[in-house]
Amino acid sequence: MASYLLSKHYDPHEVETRWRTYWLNRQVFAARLDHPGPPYSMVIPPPNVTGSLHIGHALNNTLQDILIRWRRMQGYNTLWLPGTDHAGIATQNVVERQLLEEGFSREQLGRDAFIERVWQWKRQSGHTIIDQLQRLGASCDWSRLRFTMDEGLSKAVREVFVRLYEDGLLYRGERLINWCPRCLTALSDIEVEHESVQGTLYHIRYPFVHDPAQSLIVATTRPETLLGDTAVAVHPDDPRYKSFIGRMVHLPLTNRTIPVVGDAILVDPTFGTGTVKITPAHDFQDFEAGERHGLPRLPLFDSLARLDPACLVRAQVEETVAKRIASRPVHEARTIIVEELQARGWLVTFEDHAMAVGKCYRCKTVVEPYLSPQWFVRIQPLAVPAIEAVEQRRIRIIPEGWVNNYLGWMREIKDWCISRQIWWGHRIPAWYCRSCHAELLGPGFDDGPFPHAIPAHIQPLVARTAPTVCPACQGQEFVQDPDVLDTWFSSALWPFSTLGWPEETPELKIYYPTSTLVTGLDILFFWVARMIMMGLKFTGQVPFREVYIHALVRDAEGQKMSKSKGNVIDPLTKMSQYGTDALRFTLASMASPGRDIKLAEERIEGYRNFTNKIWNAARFILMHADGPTVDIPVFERPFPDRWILSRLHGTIRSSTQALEEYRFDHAAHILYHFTWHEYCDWYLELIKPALQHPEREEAAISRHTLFLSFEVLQRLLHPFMPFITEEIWHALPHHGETLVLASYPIAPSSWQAPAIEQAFEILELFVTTIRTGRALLGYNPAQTMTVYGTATTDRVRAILQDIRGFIEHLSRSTLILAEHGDWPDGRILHLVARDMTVGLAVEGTVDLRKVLDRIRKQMQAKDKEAARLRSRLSSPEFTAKASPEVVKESETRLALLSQELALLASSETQLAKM
RNA sequence: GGGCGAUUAGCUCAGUGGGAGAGCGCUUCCUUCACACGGAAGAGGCCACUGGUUCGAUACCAGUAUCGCCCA
Repeated sequence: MASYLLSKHYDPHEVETRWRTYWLNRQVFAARLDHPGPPYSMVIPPPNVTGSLHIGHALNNTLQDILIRWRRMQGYNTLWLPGTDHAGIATQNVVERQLLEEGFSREQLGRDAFIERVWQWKRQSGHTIIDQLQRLGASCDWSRLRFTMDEGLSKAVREVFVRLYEDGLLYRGERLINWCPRCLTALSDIEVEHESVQGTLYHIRYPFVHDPAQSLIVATTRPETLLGDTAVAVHPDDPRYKSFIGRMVHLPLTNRTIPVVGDAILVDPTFGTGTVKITPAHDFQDFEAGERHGLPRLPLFDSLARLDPACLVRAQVEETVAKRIASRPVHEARTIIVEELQARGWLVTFEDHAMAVGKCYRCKTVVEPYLSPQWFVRIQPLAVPAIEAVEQRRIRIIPEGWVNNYLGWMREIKDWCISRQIWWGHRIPAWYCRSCHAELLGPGFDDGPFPHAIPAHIQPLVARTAPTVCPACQGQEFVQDPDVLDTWFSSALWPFSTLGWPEETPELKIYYPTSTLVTGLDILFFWVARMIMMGLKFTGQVPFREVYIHALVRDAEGQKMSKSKGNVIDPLTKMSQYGTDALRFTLASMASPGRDIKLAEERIEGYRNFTNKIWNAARFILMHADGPTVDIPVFERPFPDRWILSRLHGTIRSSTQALEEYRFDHAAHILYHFTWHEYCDWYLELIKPALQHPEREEAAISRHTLFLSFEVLQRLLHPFMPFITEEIWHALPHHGETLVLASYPIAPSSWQAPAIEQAFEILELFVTTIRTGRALLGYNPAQTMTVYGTATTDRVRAILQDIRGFIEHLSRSTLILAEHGDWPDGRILHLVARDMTVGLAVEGTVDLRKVLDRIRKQMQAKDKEAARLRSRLSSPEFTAKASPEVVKESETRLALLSQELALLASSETQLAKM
């Protein structure tokens, strides 16, 4: 026990390491299938295997840990399943960069060797974030750690892919997709981030074939794609242009002519010139317009978003132009095209124009709409049940504000492009027969330039394992689809694939559907929505019953944290500086729903001070640990004990209630306030006199309450601050091996004592008034002084009499309770608190102006309020229409105010005489 | 352009149809035997603006302004 008395300051490092090791070695977080309690389960949002803990992870996992520790202590059969995500593009990028430093490309290494390199990397570095989560105190069942590319999970991926295909929910086709020319892969719509930039709107003349003197002026922000135009569109009702529909125009800088079409969807007659070009191979809206009008698609770019010479030939671009732009990147080609247009007089004018560009969410490269064969999930049939599940509240989204966001997106969801032209990931379980397509997939295919795109028309064989015989031609040689699946495809299965699906495991039976999913808003569509769709489709059940969506953590100025801005708050650094518990408590206390967290370092420091306060309360208690304890019924205990137990009762109830409502912020504030401002500021002070005399029975009783209440408090605080509470708990009388498995406090109703709480309020007010008087008179706080006191009611007078000893102790005074008339004559300062009056002897030279100022200010404020109440009460409308309770309350308050005012007035007169 | 949210003390944020709150910061006093990472006492706010509903609005409704987020 002596070690607890050593340090005035809590030192988190040693404590955290010791308990983390203890918990992990004894596997106290492990789920037990035979646990008798009702199940409560969560799956972790798997962080990227390449990742390291950032403040968002810290928040996310702190909140999950609070929930699971709380439920575990409540006796639930808990499982919090951890794991990581293979993060296809991100991980491939990391390893590729390493390779480049060694001087080779992944193509040089070859696919299999490259994948082996990634696995090697994963074995070496993939545990970083897991270690960091453990440092945070995350109480996951680490024996069940999963990785999206584990064999079991990969099997689930193949199973889902095949079943979706068999159900007609997968298709492969040549479509326009978002292409990242740096990652060299397709992206799904939501992997593109839109950014507003200042662009230019060019007005370009397209002369008519039938009369080159006449022309249409087309407005576009992307003049370089003009070479791929296959039509020009006007609004069919636009009187300026509708007569031209069906005519042909000459396409500038090419030897092609293209038709004018009428399209009410594509064309907004009020925008630009009311005439737009249609480039089906380079714009999503144009692609659809092309479908509507049966237009050909003329792609211009290669996979690196450079002008492809072969395409330029196909598009019949004039040779001089083609030469200048061949193999140039898009932005260079744009300048050249504008020059050429200008030189030939086709450019009419140009103007500034705000436009949006799409960027790759991984590498921020500008993405290009790109025509290529890809796999898609036909999403509508999956979205409908996922919409219903939320509408019918089978899945609750908290805060509810996000429900509409979810529903809105789901109702307009588009088919999901799931193929990626990278190597690291789940290879698509589709094969193509070499002998059926000998000319395309012959031996030369494998050595062709990357990416090896298999033409869209070739029929795939989709199967759980590689086929052996082609059903069409009996051929036995196959090419596996070179693409891998979007990482989110496997993440979408996470809640059930991690529990063993497609096997019918006991884990799946017990822990699925999971109880709560805790995640950030940024992956609502990426992940949450897709889990709901896949969960419903493949298990017939929702994957989780509640989704708690937490905020984004920003810096103190409200800026998004980013490495380039240099405003990143590193949780690991903060944990070292202030302690893990302090960081956790900070994050929890700031987690107000639907609101971003602006995190300032001072807040963490403030909660570090809180951990220190708890630490010192423990030191104090342990200093008084020696001596017997006596357990007597609560209602027989001394006033401070009854009061703190009653307050503890309220605190248990309100903080538990807050957790049930996911109000982590409320729960944290309730516990903070109780611990610091009730337990430490008042309770510990109140019992000090009793503890000064350890031999008395009073001390033994209070010692019992002291240990009891502080032990309960550790259990209450444990989900928020697991380390310090475990440490202190072990030093207190307790039952059990670890606080992790102790029971969460339930408030016994016998602790409730409303009358005692009212008496305490009187005590607090009375003591505070004396202290205020001391400060006003400038008395030394250490000096004991004589104080007079009385109240206007018998009830309060009786209470003051009962708690007199406590008042004297807390105010360092000798209290004489007597009627005003019995107070000594002369220099007595009267201070008023509600219906009580405190009298302090004025000694020595005291500046009474300060005191008078204060009293007059008080009178002014109370006068103002009394006037307000009087005018309210004199209004017949108020007394007639307001509820009787409100009227009564106003009357009572006015009466009290009048009383106070009278006391203040007499105090003022009396003071003025001095 | 569409949708959502915010606007309350110097800062960060709770909050409620009827007496304006917390934490941090600030001021003054205090190193008394748990804690100066502390204690005590204070100062500080037309609850963004304009209307409406109501006996009564910081709160409910509408509009305006500013800021932020998501989607197009």
